[in-house]
Formats: sequence, C-alpha cells, structure tokens
Amino acid sequence: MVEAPTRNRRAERHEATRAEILQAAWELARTQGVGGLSLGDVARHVGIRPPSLYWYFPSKNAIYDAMFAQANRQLLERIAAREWPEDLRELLRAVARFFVQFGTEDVARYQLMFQRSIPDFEPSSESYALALRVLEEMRERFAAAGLKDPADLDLWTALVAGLAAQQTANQPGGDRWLRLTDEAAEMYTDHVLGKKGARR
Amino acid sequence: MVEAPTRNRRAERHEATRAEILQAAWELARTQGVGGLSLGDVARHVGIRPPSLYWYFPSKNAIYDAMFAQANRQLLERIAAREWPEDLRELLRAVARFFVQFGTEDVARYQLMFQRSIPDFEPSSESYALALRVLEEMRERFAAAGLKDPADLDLWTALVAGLAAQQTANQPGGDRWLRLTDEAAEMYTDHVLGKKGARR
DNA sequence: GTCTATATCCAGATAGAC
DNA sequence: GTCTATCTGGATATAGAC
Repeated sequence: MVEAPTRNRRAERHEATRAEILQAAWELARTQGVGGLSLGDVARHVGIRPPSLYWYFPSKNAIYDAMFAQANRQLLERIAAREWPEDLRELLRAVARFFVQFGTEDVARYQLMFQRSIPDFEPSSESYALALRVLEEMRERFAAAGLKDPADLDLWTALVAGLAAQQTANQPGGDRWLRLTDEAAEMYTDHVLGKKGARR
Repeated sequence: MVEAPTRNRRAERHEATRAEILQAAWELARTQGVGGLSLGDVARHVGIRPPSLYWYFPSKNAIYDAMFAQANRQLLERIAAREWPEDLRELLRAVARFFVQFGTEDVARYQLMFQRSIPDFEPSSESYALALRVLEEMRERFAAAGLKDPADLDLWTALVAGLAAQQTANQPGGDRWLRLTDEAAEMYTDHVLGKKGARR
C-alpha cells in the first residue's frame, strides 16, 4: 500500500482548506450578518472561485452546519479547559459570566447557535448533538452542586440567554447588559436557595 | 374643490391595499421566516404582480419597516387597552405575562421586533421611535410603582426577553418557558425589593 | 483540485404602455 | 393603478476541461 501516506497528506490538505473556508465564512458573517453570507464572497476571500467550494462542501447549508458544529465544539473545549467551582453560588456566577461573555463576543456566532435566523437551515443531528452535549455538561455540574430541577435549569438558561440577547441586539460590543451578569446570578441563586430552604 | 372627496376615497383605498399587502407579508413571514420573505410571493398572495407593489411601497425594506412599525403600534395599543396594577409585585407579574405572551405568540413578529435577523434592514427613526415609546410606557409605570433604577429595568428586560427567546427558538408554540413566567417575576420582585430593604 | 463556462433560477427594481 | 417587458444583478449549483 504505497498510497496510504499520500491519502493522509491529501486529507490533511483538504481539512486545512475546509478550515480556511470556514474561517472566511465567519469573518464575512461578522460583517454582513449570518443571513447575508454569500458563497461568492467566501470564495473570493479564500482566493478561489465559487465552484471550487463544492469540492469541500456539498452545499451552502453544509457550510452553515460546519460552522454550527465548530462553534459548539469551541464552547465544549472552553468548558473543559476551565476549572469550575463546586459551590452552587460560585458555580452559577462563573457559568453566567462565561456564557454571557461567550454569547456576546461574537454576534454572528450567537445568531447561528441560538437564534433560528437562517430560513432554510437547521443543524444536522450530528451537529445538534454537540449542542446537546453543552447543555449536558452544564446539567451535570449543576446537579453535582445540588441544582437538579429541570424547570430551574430552564429559568437559568432564559436568564443567561436574555442578557446575551439584549446585549447583542441592542448594544453589540457594549456592556450595558454584560455588567448585570453578576447581579443576575446572585438573584437567581438567592431564588433557588430560598426555594430549597422553604421546602425543608 | 370638487376633487377633495375623490382624493380621500382614493387615499382610503390606497391605505386598504397597503394593509392587505402587510397582512400577506405577515402570513408569509410566519411560514417562511422573516428573512425568507419574497416580494413575488407577497404579490401573488395579494393577487397582483410584483411591480404593482411599488405603487404602495418604495422598496422591500420599506415593507419591513411598515411591519416593524405595525407590530410596535399593536403592542402600544394592547398596553393602553389594559388596566395595570399599581402594586409593584402585581405589576411585574402582569407585565411579564403580557410580554412573554406577546413575544411568543408570533415568532416572525418577535424576530422582526427584537432580533436583528434581516441583513440590510434597520428600522427608520419614525418606526424606532414607536419601539422607544413602548419602553417609555413601561418605564413610567414601573417608576410609579417605585422601580426607577435604569439598571433594574435592563435586568428586567433581559429576564423577559430571555423567556420569550428561549421559547420561540427552542420550542415555538410550546409552553416550557412560558409557564416559568410567574416564577421569574417573583424572583425578580424579591430581588429588587430585597435591595431596597437593604438600602434603608 | 481548480478552473471556465454555464445552467438555472431567482431576486428587487424600473420603464413605459394602457 | 395595474400591467407587460425588461434590466440588472445576484445567487447556488453543475458539467466538464485541464
């Protein structure tokens, strides 16, 4: 089998170009909005002609899907790279800061991951599974800290999503809602701990 | 002046057709998403040819702008049509229910009003002024009930927006986040009243 | 792998007849 | 007011040469 090493190098090159294409797509999405992305622009940005993109991705939605997956993998990596407090109050404050920061630092990414803004795109089941793993990672850490009620988690995601959504929609790049993150986490913590206390 | 009445009737007819066009646009936006709206579809739906739309609206974005204004006027009317409690806790509960309900009952409207999902559209200053009036209406009622800190209001809009956003994005038509509205309002009320108490 | 050429289709918008 | 005809310019995607 003399071909095996050749194939690997080709595969690596292929992957590298795919990555280049995705990077260009992100950059353009940041300036024109995710919905305004055009393959012609992406190709030009990479230095190839539009038809050549089809050697790397079978369709435009496949590019969106790869971007969606990439964003979620990024999030999973960052979650794994950190140490998380075990104490519930500290954990909630850290997670709130983390997610609001992540959600606001790239508007295009936020729209793609958390809003349904592209008419005909929905993530493949493989990509969506990554999004579910993000939730599962958080769910486990919250459960370990004593927060287990699914409804409590839904209220939590709403609170965090709301801060990021208001910040990105009304003042992208600013900190008007970003700076309320700690207070929001405190409010929520007081609330769930209060409920627990009352139940005893 | 024999022409005056004629002009009025023409103007009325004109307005009526404009309204028809907007209604068709809303219906199509609900099925295809706001971003997927096409003037050809709108025209077909109204029973005219695409170029005829331009007698009523100068551009596609003008249609979006009219929809944006219409949605905000709708919201203002509904606010004015209701009686609002004066007690802060009751007011917050009522407002939360009202806004989350309004935000979740029409996904297209929510995207157009509160998300920046259409690449080249931003509301005209006239239309945006309506959106500001909505906030102002609420701000005044909250102030009368004792809630005056702008940061407190921002936290409130984030909380309400978050519930609506999660509901529309992850389970449109369902009530998984909708049913957390009262609890969210309670949490928030306890929080702001707690701060006030501590300050005294 | 990348290209040219092209298919196909659609969009938003305008000119001008009726 | 509405139409036909058309402009202009985009888009995604495919065929097939190199």
